[in-house]
Amino acid sequence: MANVILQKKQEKRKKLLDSSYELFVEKGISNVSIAEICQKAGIAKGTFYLYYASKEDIARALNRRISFTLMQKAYDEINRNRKDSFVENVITMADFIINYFSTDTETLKMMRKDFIFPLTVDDFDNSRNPLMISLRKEISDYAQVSGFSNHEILFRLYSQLSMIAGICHSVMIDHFPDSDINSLKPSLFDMIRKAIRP
Amino acid sequence: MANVILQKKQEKRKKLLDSSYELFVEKGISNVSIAEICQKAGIAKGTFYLYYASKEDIARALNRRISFTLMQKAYDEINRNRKDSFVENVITMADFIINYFSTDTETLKMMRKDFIFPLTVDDFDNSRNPLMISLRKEISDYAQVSGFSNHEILFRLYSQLSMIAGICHSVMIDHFPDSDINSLKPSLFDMIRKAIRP
Amino acid sequence: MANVILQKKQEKRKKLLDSSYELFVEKGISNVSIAEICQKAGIAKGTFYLYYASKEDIARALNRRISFTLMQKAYDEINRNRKDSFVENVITMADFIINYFSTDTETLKMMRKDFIFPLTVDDFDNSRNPLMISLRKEISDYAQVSGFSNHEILFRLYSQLSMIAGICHSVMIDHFPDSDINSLKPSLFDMIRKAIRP
Amino acid sequence: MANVILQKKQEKRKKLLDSSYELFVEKGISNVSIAEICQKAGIAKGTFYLYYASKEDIARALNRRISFTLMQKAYDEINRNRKDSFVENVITMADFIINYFSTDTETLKMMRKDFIFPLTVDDFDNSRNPLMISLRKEISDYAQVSGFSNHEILFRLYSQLSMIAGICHSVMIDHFPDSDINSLKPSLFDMIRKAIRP
DNA sequence: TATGAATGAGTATTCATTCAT
DNA sequence: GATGAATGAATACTCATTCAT
Repeated sequence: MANVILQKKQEKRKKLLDSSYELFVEKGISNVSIAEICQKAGIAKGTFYLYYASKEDIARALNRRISFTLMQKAYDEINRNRKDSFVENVITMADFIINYFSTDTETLKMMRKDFIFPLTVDDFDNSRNPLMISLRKEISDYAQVSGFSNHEILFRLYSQLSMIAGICHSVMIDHFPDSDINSLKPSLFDMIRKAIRP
Repeated sequence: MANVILQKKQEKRKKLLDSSYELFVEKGISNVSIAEICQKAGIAKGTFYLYYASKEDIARALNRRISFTLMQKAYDEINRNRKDSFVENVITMADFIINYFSTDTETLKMMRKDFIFPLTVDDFDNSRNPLMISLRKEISDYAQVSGFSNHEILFRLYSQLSMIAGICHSVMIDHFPDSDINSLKPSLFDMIRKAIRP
Repeated sequence: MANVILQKKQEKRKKLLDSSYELFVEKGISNVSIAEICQKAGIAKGTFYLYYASKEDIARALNRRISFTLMQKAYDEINRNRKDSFVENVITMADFIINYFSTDTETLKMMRKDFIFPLTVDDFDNSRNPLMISLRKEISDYAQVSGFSNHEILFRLYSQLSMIAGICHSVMIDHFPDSDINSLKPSLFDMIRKAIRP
Repeated sequence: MANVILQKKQEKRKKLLDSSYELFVEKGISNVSIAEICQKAGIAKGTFYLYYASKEDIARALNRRISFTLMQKAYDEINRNRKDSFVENVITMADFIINYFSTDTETLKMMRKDFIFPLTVDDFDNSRNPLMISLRKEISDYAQVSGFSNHEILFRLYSQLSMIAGICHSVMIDHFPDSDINSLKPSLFDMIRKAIRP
């Protein structure tokens, strides 16, 4: 049955991603070879190329997966702790992301400042993925309230996420301009609020 | 005379940086070999290692030089066009940086999102470099007006620069969430103004 | 079929050993590059590393092979010329080894003084290799006659082989304390006889 | 004054030998560069070549120094503990050497099996070095008693020293055919006594 | 004598990729 | 689809040696 085969392929894909994640975090992307990834995944070297075209390819896929998963978790946090205000929900998200990176600096180091939005704009507009659907809904609702266009909200949100990723990296890896992200949160959240508030 | 030797060393360092800059931009960092850099610089391969420890090392040094030079130019632009308000001067700087990256996407691509502050905080506080002295002065003056601490101003400024670099990269390289930076400037400047204004 | 593959691997291993032997003897180990070994063996450079980890590694393997082969030949000589006395058979062996090195000083030079026993003691005790089985038998038989323990005989035998290798090197390469090994044989054999005789 | 200059040169020579000794023992000869030796010795790289022609050259000089020093110390031990019998004095020497290598396996490893006689035969016969003079005297005296020629005694002595160095290396480094040199001493001394005794 | 910046030939080693099984 | 032995191009890096000062 085709389904079984597809499932097996998905498993291999996952195994490869899991293995490369561990190795990339442990040794840095450039110090990991495809051979190592395969060995850790328990998959033959030739087989790798049936799933990914190169190390860069799998690194990109991994980056997407991490970014998506993190956004998913941050959104779950919003739902556990929902406020009336869109802006405050964004702060919840920001706080969650910062806390996550605080406890997993290795992942942050690996991703550099490339916390990415896992979809293009067109894909985002049409995605059937539950998280994306929810995000679209949140944005639309806030458009009503704020007077911003959907596109503008997405841009402002993305800008602030970019800033957060950049600052987390600077602070936690390079210790500039401070080495304690917590003491910076008030300023950071102030800037985010002002950026998104109408 | 020791001075002559030191001067020669500086020249070699510069030649290596210039050569690697051209090559990195042209072919991408990972596709450039140290041999190529040396050849272009007219320097023996072994000599490279008297100045830099590895390709990563020179890439970092290059990044610092580019970031510094760009900040220098942006500050020159402020001086050519000085406004009374600190905030508006920051906007001038932001605009300059965005315009620069618009016309030199290749450099942007090479730097990824790593527009960095070329000094640590301590070094910044004590630097005798004219640009750094000027920046400290601007920040101090604005501290008086705004009620922000010097440190807070530096952080807010750096956060916005981070955001700009991140957004320039997203927009100009990945075309997300838009591919026209100019149409995004109003929102961007709005966010920056709000972030830095008291 | 797995057997065919294993056989092919054995052949490659042999080709690499043969090539490195010729080159090491001709030019000295440190003047031979792995590239040369591969070229001579008709094998790709990367393939070398599937068989040996480094030049030192293959040099060690070669040393073992030479030591083993020489012991094998010396034992054949014993069988062609067998005496009743274990001690005299050892002399036959010693004489053969000295004569061999006389005619192949280059190999001696390459091995330095490292004529080695190609197995650990445990491996020797359990080896299914015909030569090792025969040696064990000879030693056991002599243990009966001499009152020495097996282990003591092995040690005395190995000590004398060490001495022979050391002296051959000194005499034939460094010409100390004489340059004519033949004139030294009587003393040498006298020492060996006394060392092994009960 | 010429003497002062000569003395300074001797000091540099000594510093270079000392430094290379430490480095060779610590990292293995092949992993040490001339640059390192110079740095450790506090001497400029170009200066090295005023004293030694190459790494091999200094390694050889070092080997000679170590062998000589060890023989000197072993002879001192004989004098502290002199027996009537030449043979027993040789045993004292052997014991001293073995004990020395037991406590300094690193030096043994570095020297491989190359415990060498620091002079050629002709040099030995004419040397004005106090140790060499003493050794000649001991040998001459034993020639009277034993009926061996001087040359034969030298050869037998050297053979046994070779054997000791070889066995020390095998046992202490390769743990073959045993890993405890002390338990082997009785056999070893028995062989040495028989080899040198008339 | 002594220095140490510069050299560039030389070499080990890695690794993505292929392809016969 | 899956394998993993074989490939060989590509490259970083070392290091003995020189020579102008």
